[in-house]
Amino acid sequence: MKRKSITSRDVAKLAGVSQSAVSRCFSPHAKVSQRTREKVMAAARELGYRPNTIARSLITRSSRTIAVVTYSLENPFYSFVLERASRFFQQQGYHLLLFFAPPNGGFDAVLDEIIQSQVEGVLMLAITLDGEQASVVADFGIPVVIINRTVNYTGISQVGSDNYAGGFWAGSYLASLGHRRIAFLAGLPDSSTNRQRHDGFVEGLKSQGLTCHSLEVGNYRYEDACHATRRFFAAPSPPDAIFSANDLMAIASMETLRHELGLTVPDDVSVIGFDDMPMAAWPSHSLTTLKQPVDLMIMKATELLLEQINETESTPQQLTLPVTPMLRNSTRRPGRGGASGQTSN
Amino acid sequence: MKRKSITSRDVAKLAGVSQSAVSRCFSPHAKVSQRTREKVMAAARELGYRPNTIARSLITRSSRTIAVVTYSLENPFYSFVLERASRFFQQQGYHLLLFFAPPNGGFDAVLDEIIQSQVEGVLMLAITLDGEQASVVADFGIPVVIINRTVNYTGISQVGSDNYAGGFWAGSYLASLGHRRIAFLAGLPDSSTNRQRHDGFVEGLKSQGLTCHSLEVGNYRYEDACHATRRFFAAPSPPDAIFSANDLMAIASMETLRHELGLTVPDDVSVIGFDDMPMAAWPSHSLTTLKQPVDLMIMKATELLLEQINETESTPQQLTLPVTPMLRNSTRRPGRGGASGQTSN
DNA sequence: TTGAAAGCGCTAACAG
DNA sequence: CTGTTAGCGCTTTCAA
Repeated sequence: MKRKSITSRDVAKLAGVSQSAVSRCFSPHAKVSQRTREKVMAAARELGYRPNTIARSLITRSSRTIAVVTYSLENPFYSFVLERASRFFQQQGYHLLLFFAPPNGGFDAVLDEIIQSQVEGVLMLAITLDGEQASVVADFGIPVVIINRTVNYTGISQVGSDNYAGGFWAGSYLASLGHRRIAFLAGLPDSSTNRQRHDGFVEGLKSQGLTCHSLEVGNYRYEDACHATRRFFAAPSPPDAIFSANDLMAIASMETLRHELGLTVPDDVSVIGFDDMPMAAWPSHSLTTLKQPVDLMIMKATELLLEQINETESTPQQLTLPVTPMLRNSTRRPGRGGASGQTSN
Repeated sequence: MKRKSITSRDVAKLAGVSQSAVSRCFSPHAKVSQRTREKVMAAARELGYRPNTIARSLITRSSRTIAVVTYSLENPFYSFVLERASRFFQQQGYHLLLFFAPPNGGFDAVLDEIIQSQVEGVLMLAITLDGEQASVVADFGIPVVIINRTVNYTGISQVGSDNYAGGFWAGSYLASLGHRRIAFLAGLPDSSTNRQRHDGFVEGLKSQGLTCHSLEVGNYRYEDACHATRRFFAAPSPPDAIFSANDLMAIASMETLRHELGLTVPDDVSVIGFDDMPMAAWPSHSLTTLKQPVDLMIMKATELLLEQINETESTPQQLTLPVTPMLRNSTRRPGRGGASGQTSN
């Protein structure tokens, strides 16, 4: 099934013009006479000619390709971001190379592939990289924008939301509701998002004279969060409120609480998530959460990347966008105060 | 931010060898002496040299790239398939070019981009194309595999599941449960999956002496399915069971039924979905559905594509894989029979 | 084993 | 406006 590869030369021969005339006909800013263009187009159609993008890229030194790297699509928040950002770039005439970060290490190899593939920019979704990895790409002169993760390296643009403030709100709000045994359901322990949300949370609790009651790790994943929840409630003193580092885990937690542990949300346990993915608003879940301004994040990230690609010496930026508490029904109504009833499993 | 582009020639100069020697050092099956290899590698490291994939592709005429085309990632079923298939190809050393089908037409342009981008194969997720579109790609000699959609063209490999049988089961099973007003919540009306599931469903009902009570279109989308559900129950004689053409719509329907229309599932209305995406098993939904053998589908599709890429004259295949009913709690228990209680909105 | 030379298919000066 | 000419960075014969 090897295609015979019709080249511009073949078309030129058939049309009775030079090869460069053919090339011009397929370039946007061409200056070709009507007559030649017609002859060329006719010949091209007859032969089924398509310009070879690879050859074009080689000479123009522009691949019009952007790499998108992502950690996983299990979380619908990220498939949403991926789709939106991809459609945007596609509309701008870019191709998208998709890379998944390998589950256990080997990310350096992916970084290498990206560099070799001559992409003009890299969009990273929730990718944690260390300073060295970051500098490898940046030193190569490829613009990089990271969405929803922070790296300690100013050479790379970063778009995120105010995880600390969100965590702070969650902690203080749960305390203000009268909860006293407030737990943290952690995401990937090494991720900046997890750290920042956790730190804010702890400070928020502290502002109300509380400390973090307990912590379990859910790695931002559904199944892991179910297990973490079971662990919380197998303990002698289970929490009466949970702040989860993302929505997916928060929902996992509620599912486990309600349908496996026989507890009621929010009467027995209040739950707060983070992201506000579409599903969080579904009535079954009705999850109180911190809304990340996803549209704005995508807009800023794509804008930033395009800017760095097009403008020489545009400086990388670190953006922290505000989050918004979305009060729904996974948390108690305010004003009732007091201690919560306890139900053991 | 233009990278200065270190070429193999630069490395050669520094290492004091010929340019082709450098090339050989970066080719898998090279025959290079230990001494030259060391010199070259040292020079390469010093300069930060990376072979240019584009130039390599041009000369080897193999891009080691596969295009993945998808309609939307709103449905987690497809983000799951995308992730799994992508990881597989990535592991096999392929790059993935991601394309989204534009919402309203303009798919021909995307097809054109794909052809021009010199990919070695195309994986289409739930993409509906007509015979002409199909033949354009196939005539170009690019292997194509379509997952979860059927096109009337044998030149293209197609991997799907037995939509008709699934529909048939849903129709006859709901009837056997005693339901008499059984409706169809349709996906994209023009899609083969929707047609096949619908046809099977109608036959399944017929086998029990019933006809389709009513039909609304949800376009495989959450919001549309919510509206469709409202329309079902605004009618003078609402259904007492719904077969939804996919899980996402089935869940949308249940959300609307339970939390907006005040109805109970399965007591007032039974609901059956299609796909068995992970979320369908979450206890809140506990959706009875038809499981598509997603792992097998991915395996077969990737296998088929690789085979067609590597083996000249491997013939395209059309695979129909079996679906499995997953009985959960969105349908009544069997054996109760009888008419259902009716609740108006 | 290594280097020289010939392109892959295309764009981009440069003359005409 | 058109054709000629020179490469883009690499792989791959072919001699040495």
